[in-house]
Amino acid sequence: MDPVEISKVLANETRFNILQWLKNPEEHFPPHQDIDHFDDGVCVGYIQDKTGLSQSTISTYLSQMQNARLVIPTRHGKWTYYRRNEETLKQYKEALQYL
Amino acid sequence: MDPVEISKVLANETRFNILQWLKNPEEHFPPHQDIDHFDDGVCVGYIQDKTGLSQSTISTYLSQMQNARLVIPTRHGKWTYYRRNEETLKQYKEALQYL
DNA sequence: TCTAAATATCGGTATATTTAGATATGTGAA
DNA sequence: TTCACATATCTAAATATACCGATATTTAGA
Repeated sequence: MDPVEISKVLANETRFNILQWLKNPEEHFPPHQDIDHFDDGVCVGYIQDKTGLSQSTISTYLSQMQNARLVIPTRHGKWTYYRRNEETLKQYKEALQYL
Repeated sequence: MDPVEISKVLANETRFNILQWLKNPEEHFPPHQDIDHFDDGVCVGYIQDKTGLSQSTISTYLSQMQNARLVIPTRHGKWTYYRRNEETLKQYKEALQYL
């Protein structure tokens, strides 16, 4: 966990928002069609709709967040669901306490 | 205090380090010539020496950090001393707890 | 008031980031 | 196996950031 790398991800309003939305998906996204829970997070399309940015941009953002280990992807058929990686977030918050 | 703005400052290794060095100046910098304490922080020249970057770059970084209210400048004669703004840092850490 | 030291600002180049459209890849269903 | 849909990746343009050297500003002292 490199705090500077994590900070780069958080240094963008959209990515920052995505992380917050994923904290309480049921408050920010409609229910999925094929599954009735958010245990694996939210599909890319819903995140894209909420941001208003292009599909490729959101997919790129989610890849960056995955590289920084801030989110975890899970495939369900045609869809990829992204959820938060609470372990990394915990480490980051912990590290920043000493800043 | 805008957490995305703060994150942009922290998204650079040098700026991140400067903030940490300023937490314990006596451990990271030599004593100043004209004053015998670090109550107002550290002069620009010492910070520049420690980073190895150019004078203009460091001055610009410190301005950015000041704009984000992460540091507070104080003039002492020819020198400008920079110290941390603990209030902003506290607010940022607090906000991140809810991330 | 002239000079020199410390810092700030300006202008420029190289690199990185943001963002989109086009295209590729993976997957379920017909 | 082919089609349509969801997502990922590639390419590229616009903008932002990382730096530097040169110059401007501020200030103490001669």
